[in-house]
Amino acid sequence: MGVFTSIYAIVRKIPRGSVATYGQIARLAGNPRMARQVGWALHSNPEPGAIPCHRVLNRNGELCKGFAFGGQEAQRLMLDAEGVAFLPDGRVDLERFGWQPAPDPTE
DNA sequence: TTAATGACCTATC
DNA sequence: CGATAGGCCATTA
Repeated sequence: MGVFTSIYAIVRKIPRGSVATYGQIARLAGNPRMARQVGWALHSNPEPGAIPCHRVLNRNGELCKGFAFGGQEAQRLMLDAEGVAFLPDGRVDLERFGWQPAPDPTE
């Protein structure tokens, strides 16, 4: 128990069809420098099915090198199945599919 | 307790 | 633009 709980809570809130970056989650977790622990938390003890790790990308919007589920390849299919399009660069368009947290209830 | 590591990020050469 | 080095913070041994 520790930062994981916060990270899990945030990652779990990522809506389908959207993706978030480690830095983004880290910032929401409380510390913008916690980006490493974010990815580490997912690698250490994730909850398959409850935590959409595949929606968590690095700052470039690309998948990490040593992903778990079976490789970035499987992940790319998962995101594509959710409606997330990939750029020819092999990255996700964070400008369009980037998760925007803290939506104003006034709107 | 200290030392080492890590699914990262940023700056510099 | 591509690669290398350093820094940050939490977890594990």
